[in-house]
Amino acid sequence: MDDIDRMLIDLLQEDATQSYAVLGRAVGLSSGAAHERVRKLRERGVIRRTTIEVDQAALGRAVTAYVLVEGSTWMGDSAGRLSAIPEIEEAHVIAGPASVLLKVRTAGTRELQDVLRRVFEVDGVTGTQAVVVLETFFERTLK
Amino acid sequence: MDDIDRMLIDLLQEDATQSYAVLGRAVGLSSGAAHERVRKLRERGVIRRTTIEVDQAALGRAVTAYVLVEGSTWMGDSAGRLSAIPEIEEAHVIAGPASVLLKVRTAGTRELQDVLRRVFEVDGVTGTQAVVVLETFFERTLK
DNA sequence: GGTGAAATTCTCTTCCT
DNA sequence: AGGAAGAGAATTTCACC
Repeated sequence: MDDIDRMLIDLLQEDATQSYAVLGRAVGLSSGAAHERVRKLRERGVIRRTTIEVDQAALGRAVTAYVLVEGSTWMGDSAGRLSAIPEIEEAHVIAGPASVLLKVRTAGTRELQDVLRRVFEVDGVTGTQAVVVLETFFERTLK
Repeated sequence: MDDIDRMLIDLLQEDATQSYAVLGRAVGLSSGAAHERVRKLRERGVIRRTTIEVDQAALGRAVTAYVLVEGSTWMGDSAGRLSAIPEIEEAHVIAGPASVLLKVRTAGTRELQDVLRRVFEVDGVTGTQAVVVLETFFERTLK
């Protein structure tokens, strides 16, 4: 992991459709060497996958909300139950007033309510607190 | 936006390195037709960009935290000030006890403290409450 | 590790249906 | 809108440094 690897990662986060020739030129390497670097970054898991960023609103998911979930027991085994709810984009165990923090995307507030109901059915959940997003300033990739 | 467009989006979210020939086969179209569909999805902004998913821990960002920011005034103009802090990955205006919710990634808790200090220097900020992530169950793309 | 070039495969335009 | 085909460009491999 040297500076060239970091530059390649930055460039690919910006635009992963660039050719290896262009990437190589940007970091001062040949096409083949840039390709080999990126291949190794993938192999080592630093680059997890190549994907597309989608406009969620355009796909009918207009509401974003964060849900603080309180549990009566250690919820370390709830990952499977939570991942079965397709509207949950992220789930984290947190240090703080609640046990788990979820990021949820739904079509509307009616559907959000339905997700909360399903979260409540997960073992150990004693309460939820939803925080609805009014406006997103930015969601970006870190440099 | 029909079912084929949705299938193409799902396939590309899984793996955006697939050739148009493979994508076309998966949805029952020719390579050229699949290409044209994806081109239009990009043009219309449904597909924002093609990017890579990076293992943040491998890049030295071991700590993830959510920060609830309370403000004394309407913080609708704070986007620029917040985006100048590179450790902030997301910033949302929320309905609820605080005004703004941030997602932050830092190397350690020391650096997190430093980010909180810089957030405090943004006009109108009267308080912050950090929620540190202990374990991430999942961060995924929605189907 | 990196280079340069060859071989293969894919992209993307054009024309036709 | 989709299909077929060809020109041009990219990926990927390999011998050599």
